[in-house]
Amino acid sequence: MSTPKASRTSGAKGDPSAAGAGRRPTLMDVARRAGVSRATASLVIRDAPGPSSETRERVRQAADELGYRPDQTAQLLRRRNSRLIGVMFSAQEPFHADLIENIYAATEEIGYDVVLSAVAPSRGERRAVEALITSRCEAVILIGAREAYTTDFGSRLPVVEIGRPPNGTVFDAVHTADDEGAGLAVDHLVSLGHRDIVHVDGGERPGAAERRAGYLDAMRRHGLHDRARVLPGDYTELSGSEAARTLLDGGELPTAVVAGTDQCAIGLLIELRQAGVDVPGQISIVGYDDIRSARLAHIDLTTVRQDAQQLARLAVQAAVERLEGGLDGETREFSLVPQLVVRGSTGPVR
Amino acid sequence: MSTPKASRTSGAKGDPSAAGAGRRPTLMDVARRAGVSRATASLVIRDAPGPSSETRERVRQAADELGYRPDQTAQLLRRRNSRLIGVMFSAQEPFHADLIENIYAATEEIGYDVVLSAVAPSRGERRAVEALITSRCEAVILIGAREAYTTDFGSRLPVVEIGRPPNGTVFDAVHTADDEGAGLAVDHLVSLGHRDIVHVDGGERPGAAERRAGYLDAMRRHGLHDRARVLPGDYTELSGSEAARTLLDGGELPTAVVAGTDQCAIGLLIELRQAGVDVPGQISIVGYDDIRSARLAHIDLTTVRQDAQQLARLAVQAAVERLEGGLDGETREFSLVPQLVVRGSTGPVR
DNA sequence: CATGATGTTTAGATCGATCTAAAAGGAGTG
DNA sequence: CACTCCTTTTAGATCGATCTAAACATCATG
Repeated sequence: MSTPKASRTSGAKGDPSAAGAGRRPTLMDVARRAGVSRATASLVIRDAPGPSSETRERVRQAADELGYRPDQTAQLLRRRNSRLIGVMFSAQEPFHADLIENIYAATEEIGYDVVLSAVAPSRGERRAVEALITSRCEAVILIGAREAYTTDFGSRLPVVEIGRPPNGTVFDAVHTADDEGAGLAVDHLVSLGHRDIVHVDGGERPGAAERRAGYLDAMRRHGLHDRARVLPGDYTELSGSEAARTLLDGGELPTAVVAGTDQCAIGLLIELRQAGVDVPGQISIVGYDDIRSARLAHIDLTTVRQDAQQLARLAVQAAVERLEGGLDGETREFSLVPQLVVRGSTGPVR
Repeated sequence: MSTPKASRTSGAKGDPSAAGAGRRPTLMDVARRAGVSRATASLVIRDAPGPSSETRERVRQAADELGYRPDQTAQLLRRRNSRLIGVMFSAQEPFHADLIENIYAATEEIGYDVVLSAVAPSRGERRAVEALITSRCEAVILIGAREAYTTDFGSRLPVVEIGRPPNGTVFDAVHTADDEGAGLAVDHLVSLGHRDIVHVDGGERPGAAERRAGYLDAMRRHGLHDRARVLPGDYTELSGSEAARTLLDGGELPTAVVAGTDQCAIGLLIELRQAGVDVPGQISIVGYDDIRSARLAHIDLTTVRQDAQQLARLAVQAAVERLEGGLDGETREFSLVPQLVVRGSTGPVR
């Protein structure tokens, strides 16, 4: 039933060193304490030129003593630019987490701040994006967007999408050349002697169409067109394990699988091993993304690496350039070259 | 090398329907267009009593025509309360994602908004919390905090921790009775006939000490004190697979393992299966948390469920009550009762 | 007709910062 | 000493909303 049992523990008093009536200290308080004007205090706080080093010292000390923190809301309201970049992402996606970490790093370098807005079952993309707009973001980065966005807000502020090529939208796009990536996976497998290579795709997910096309192209290129086979999926671990069962039930196993994502590959891997299939002895598996857990020793997945750092950096850079150069430029597309990372889940065909 | 190849695509023009000089419309613009004062327009926009229905209509129409959206920053600055709740979390933790989804749902019901701030390798807890404070959150929820926080900001705004019992802090805490949870896991295994039960712990992580103590207590309770064995870990999948190798190298395997988290359990599971060990045939494994992927068919992990929805709901509720009731109350602790979920990773001892 | 009650509207202060333009202080120069 | 020049400091406007308190209009009541 999980009913909460509340128990009371040590009472807390806690009184800020400053005798102030619990009110959060403002710049005015700092200025008063340092014996200067609000304007001077402001200059010191944001390291602007003007104040003498002696004054600087006094103001800094006053700020420290009061535990002063600038009120971002007030700053935002007054400043010409908010220096905020909004990021929409999915809470459950490990690759999004990798990207977010790198976005934090990239924005920090250039003095921008990040506002996160998660997409969840109960919170659609539109909701998530609305929240970003109302919080004064100057630009928005959409990670793994699935819905189609039109100019209704794109014309007002720069939007950069990570993860899918521009599909009729008017925004900048940063993504990996997924067709090429899937091709790399197939090439690798063919070079190991594989000919029965199946692809588990991502349906409508961002980048899935390109990966599928890349797979089919590569199969054709190697004269294996008639052996190409695409199983439906949706990038998740669950869809990987389902694909595995489809394969197991289907009589003869292929000798290799190119999965739509690492998660899907992991689902495949675990399900197959559990059924007693030797990976990579009987079947080789290639993932896509190179998420953190793909690198773990017990998974040790051969995969197509998307460079999260570059993707993040370029997305941030594109957004900022657009902010500084105005919105009039043409939409741009950055397509990164994927890289094959060979680990232990692939091997020569028997 | 992953060098970006930029290619230009269709240019974008985009002009807001309103002919305004690109400036975002303000309440003043709406008021002017409707022929009323700013104050009246404000009342209409936020559905406050006062304006006649005729005026309401006129203002609403003007707002629509201009595409007016209230500026949250300005609202925040002026309003007495921001109705913002800050949430610190770790990007890479799946259970945190579950909590966040539920926090969104819980805050929405009561008209609060959420500000997220992620902890990452390059972004420590302090940084993450700083960001929340400066963005005017009225209260802060810390998910899985590891550092110790003192009164320096706790006395200024309500803080609720999810995931660990109050350890000398003065904040409210919402968590699962982890000692009891670990006990449930041991009880379950003992009832299946197991006696050699190992625990892979979480070191200093939130809740780890309690889970360890609960394990040891339960072992004692069952007269298995001398068989108790704790392997070091850190809640991650990696630490699970390392523990597995320690066990494999150590000669005779125990018949069951209680892992510190589901991720750790999954690491154990995969590593052991890969080494040809039958789970649950030769060894049973119990996880902790009941994250999404624990439920997947190919993992099918027996685990101790933490009720993410309840945790989230109580944390939000505690924060809001504190906001409304002032800060003078005693600190509270909500301890939820954990629940054992039996799935396929445990079975009778051979 | 004054008075009060009620309903609607508004001017002006305010939130906490930044920005602009001007004032104040001091040093150097003829 | 008057003048400019440079550095340092500051008053006051401003961002875009909300809030307070008062003004205004309308109508019923004694």
